[in-house]
Amino acid sequence: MQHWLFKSEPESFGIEHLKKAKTTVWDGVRNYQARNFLRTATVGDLAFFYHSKVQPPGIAGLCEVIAVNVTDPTQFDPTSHYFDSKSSPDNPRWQTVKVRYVETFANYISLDTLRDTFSDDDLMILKAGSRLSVTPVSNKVANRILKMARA
DNA sequence: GCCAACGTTGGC
DNA sequence: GCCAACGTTGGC
Repeated sequence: MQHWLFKSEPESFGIEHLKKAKTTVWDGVRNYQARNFLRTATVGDLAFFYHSKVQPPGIAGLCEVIAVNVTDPTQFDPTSHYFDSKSSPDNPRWQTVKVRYVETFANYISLDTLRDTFSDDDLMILKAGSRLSVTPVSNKVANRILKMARA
């Protein structure tokens, strides 16, 4: 089992949306490095749900991977913002995972708090200019985050 | 809304 | 395979 950090803009899809929907296909990832991380995810992995483009940005909750190697359906939908004309059903470019809602944290963990607690070696998103929407989180760091979130 | 840091595209 | 131009991300 391994931990991840998934970014999303709550204006389009936040932890509250996931809570209501219960499960979702994590669609719209169109970055190869992020996709390659998603390809290595396994069922039972836990992902921190990070809210970006809000004030303050930070980790809002937790979800669990319940299916892997899911073909992102939006790549074939011409009406979707995530449509990819160069991808074909024979040879899909974009795989992702399906997740289920686990919890909304009692303590929202802001980016400032993450910076105070961890180094940029601990957490990839703390690296200057990091834009990856899917990043791995070590078990050690994940356990500390969980403690802070539930304290 | 700005803009730095990235990633991608496509002409050559 | 280089790299300029362009697009996007996301904190501020």
